[in-house]
Amino acid sequence: MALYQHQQLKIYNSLSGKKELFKPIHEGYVGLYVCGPTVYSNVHLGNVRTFMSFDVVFRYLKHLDYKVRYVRNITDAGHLENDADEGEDRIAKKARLEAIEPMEVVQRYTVDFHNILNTFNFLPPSIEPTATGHIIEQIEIIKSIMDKGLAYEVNGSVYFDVLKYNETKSYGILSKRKVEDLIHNTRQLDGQSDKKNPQDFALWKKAEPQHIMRWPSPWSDGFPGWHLECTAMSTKYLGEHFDIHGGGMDLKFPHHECEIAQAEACNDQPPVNYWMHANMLIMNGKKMAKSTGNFILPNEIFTGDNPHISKAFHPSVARFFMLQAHYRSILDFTNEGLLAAEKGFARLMEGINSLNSLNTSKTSSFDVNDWRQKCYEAMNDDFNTPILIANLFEGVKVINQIKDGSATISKDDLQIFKETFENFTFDILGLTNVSETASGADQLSGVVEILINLRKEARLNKDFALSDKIRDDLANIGVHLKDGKDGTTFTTN
RNA sequence: GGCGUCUUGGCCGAGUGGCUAGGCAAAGGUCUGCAAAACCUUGUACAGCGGUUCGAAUCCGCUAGACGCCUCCA
Repeated sequence: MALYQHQQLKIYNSLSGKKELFKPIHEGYVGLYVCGPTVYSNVHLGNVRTFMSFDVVFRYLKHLDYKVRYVRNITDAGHLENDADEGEDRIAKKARLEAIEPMEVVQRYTVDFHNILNTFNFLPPSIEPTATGHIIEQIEIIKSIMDKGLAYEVNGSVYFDVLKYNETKSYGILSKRKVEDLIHNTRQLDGQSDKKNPQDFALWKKAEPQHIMRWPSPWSDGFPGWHLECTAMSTKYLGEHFDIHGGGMDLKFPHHECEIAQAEACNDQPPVNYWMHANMLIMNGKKMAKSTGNFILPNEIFTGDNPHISKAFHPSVARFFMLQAHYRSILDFTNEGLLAAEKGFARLMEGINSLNSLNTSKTSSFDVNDWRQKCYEAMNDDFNTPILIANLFEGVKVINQIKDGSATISKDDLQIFKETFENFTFDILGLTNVSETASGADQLSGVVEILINLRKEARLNKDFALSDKIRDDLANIGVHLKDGKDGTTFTTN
């Protein structure tokens, strides 16, 4: 029997504003779409947090034995510089500034994006389609929306008619906005526009002569509007109606709202059952922004080369730090937070590493199955990773108690204990065991064992000057000895 | 200006109408040759002011503040 049949997963649905029991459209299969990055600069750390949240969603669904198709696009074309008529493609603009080909920019930052995500131990999505690879599909969707009378062409550009759409459907169901309010609150932009109404959004934009990225279409040589690609790619790979659509909170409006409108206009049904939105990452209490200097590149976390942090941090520490907060909460990225997470993470790893050397007893003094179910319940409750981590620490406490002799575990229970730790820590949270993966670990431990034995002899001879020198000199190079009941172990940092 | 989310102990960060989150830091104890580690113990926390309730930090209202969206944005 598949695991999902035993676990009741609840997901907070932005559409209803409630936690709902998750039921996939086709039993055993899940279609998951997440809006990917625009590859015109280095991936933003906040972006990383969003994708990390969905990486964990992906991992947990897989762990529950669902067959998951996870689609995360690469936006390599089509996002307008602004909504006014000079509508210039961001990627084209960047290319002109750097005097290189647009696809060169795309390539460079796509590679950067993948490198960063790999470093953070992300699972690759099942499909990672590009916007430029789906121009034909996007044109087909525009045609279909025009056939329904919900889009109009002006001067080679095509716009979605929000007011017309709103006559029979409701625009704003996701972001809880009313079209009337939108009309009242729209700012009047200068030089506006071919649009009938300011709320209308572009499905196709005619390219200006200097615009490099362009494709032929029935209306003009141009490029697709910035909401369309996700509709095209999600429909193509997951169908007209699929299970989960995710993205950052800031995409809720207008991007996801427009996606819903386009898809409904085109296919006459709501495209998505569960909408999930990950909350923002701020830094030192403020929005991260390059312009104010309140900013850090993901890579700088690993190198420590940024004024906002005091040292370099391992990717898993940063990952652990982020997963200690729930994905729907705003998270404040601070040096102090990272420092605290680093210590906590080390404690967790030390606990897990000592699982292998635990002595077993006839009986167990704690209920390992109950503990395991608590771990599942945390994840079942809208992917509550902070609660899961709290449970893992409860497990670490038990490990240490067993080491101390104040708790016991049976052989069978130890097996479950180990397996559960492995599952949740590495498979689901996607953390990596830092000390285990250190290169030359075997050789190092051999050398340290020798020193531990020398120190033991010195201590037996009451030569504490020597024993302390061994301990302190090792500590100076980052090897910390720990005297326990059953001898001395060590950790490295 | 409009819409929305949020405000928890020294710090980070969960959660709930009445019962211990967890991590980091701090204090005492056990252990140790001394430490470190580990274990045990220790925190009158829920922005302010009203209201609902037998009971609210948890529900409602107001005030203040933060953050987000309304314009490319994860």
